[in-house]
Amino acid sequence: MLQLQVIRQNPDEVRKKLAVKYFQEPELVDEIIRLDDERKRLQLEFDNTQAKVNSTSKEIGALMAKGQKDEAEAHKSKVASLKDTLGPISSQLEKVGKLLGDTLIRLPNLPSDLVPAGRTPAENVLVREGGNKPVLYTGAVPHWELTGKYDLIDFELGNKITGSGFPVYKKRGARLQRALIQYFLDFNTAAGYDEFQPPLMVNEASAFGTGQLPDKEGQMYHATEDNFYLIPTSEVPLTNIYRDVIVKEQELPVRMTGYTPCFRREAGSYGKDVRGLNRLHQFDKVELVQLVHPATSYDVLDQMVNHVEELLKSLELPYRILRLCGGDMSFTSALTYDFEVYSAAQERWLEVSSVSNFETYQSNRMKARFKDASGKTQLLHTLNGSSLALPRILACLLENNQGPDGIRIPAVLEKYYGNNLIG
RNA sequence: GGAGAGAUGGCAGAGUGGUCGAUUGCGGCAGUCUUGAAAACUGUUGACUGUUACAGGUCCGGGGGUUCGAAUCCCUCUCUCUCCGCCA
Repeated sequence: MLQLQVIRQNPDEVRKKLAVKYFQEPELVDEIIRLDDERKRLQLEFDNTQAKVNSTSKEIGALMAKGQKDEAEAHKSKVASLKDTLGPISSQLEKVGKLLGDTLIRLPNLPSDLVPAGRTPAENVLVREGGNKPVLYTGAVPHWELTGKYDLIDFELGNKITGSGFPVYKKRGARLQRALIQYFLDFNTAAGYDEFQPPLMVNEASAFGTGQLPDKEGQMYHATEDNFYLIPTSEVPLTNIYRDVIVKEQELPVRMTGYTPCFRREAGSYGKDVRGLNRLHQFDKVELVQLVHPATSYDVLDQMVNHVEELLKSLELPYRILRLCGGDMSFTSALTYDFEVYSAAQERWLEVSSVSNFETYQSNRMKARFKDASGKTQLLHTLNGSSLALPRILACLLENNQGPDGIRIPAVLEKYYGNNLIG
């Protein structure tokens, strides 16, 4: 959530930036300031009264010790009347405080100055393109046919066991998945990220910390008996490692990577978007998370983009990098780069990674902080990105590398997969 | 799942109704000494809120209650540990 201080200091600037994201309720900014004024007024009144209660109560103790019982009794009734006024103030204070908090979390993160104007994906800005789109041989087919032809993935079997969007990876398909995961993790740890295996279910506080709750309940699977949520991305448990933590400045940057399955309900999806591996309810992803000093976060974002780009290059896939426009960005992000790879058989771009800087939006919710050189406690900046999401990478690898004799495995994967061809 | 014990500042660990936001030790930071370091000694060291600054207020796992006054008493929830049971 946004910092109250920032909103108070420059409400016009905040409204202007919210407009870049096409935020529909700019009047909330004034509402928040009004509520905060009200809160401050009540707090002051409460504090002053409470101070009197405290000092009078102390005097009672002293009077009792001296045996001045009558005066002590007089003080007692004074405290009692003060407390009568305290009750309504504190319940009002609580009400206003809660309303303020609830209103504050309805504001999305402010877009950075680098975010291009625009409302729809068509207005995202192409940063650069790399790799070569292959020319497929005449017998080429989409991945959902290749996975059957080479017995790599069984979608029907997944339907039977669970439901649509839960494929069963088989034999060489399962092995290729494992090879990709291990390659990605090795690539990340070699670049200085520490590997983690976090829980796949999180509690409410964690889901709130990274911004999945409230409002996005519908996107997560919910184990109601224990009130746990299946993670939609390992960003959630990894980032929440630092919830309510104050790190030392010299421990920065915190760099984490982890492989987990991800679970998404994807309510409302249909058509060609969900065909084959294009959109699943359970999929595998290797994630990068960083917590950094605020002064460095945009440099770090560039580093992460370069890192993911190198990974895609090594897989020899045609890719492009987009800077998302205001209207296409997520609620919590300040700046996002999307990576797409080109699926030659489907003749379309598929998103395989999203790299974002959240600035203090998540850390303010989570209270993820550091102590700076002067001993002051400050909020960290959080960033994350996929490196990479497996299904669409797999889809493109299969489609783009298919030939009459089988599917070629990229050189970097050979030592993990153990072969250079699925024939 | 059953029985018992517990939850206090970065860590360890005192504190069973009033001057306790909290003794002490370790750790951290600063200084003295030293060519430098270690040791020793001295000082300092929680978070949030609030103020120009001070003051003030809140926080001893969460929530509620008793009391003029709660870290301390009561209720409740959550979590942890020990023993038993079950189990990959």
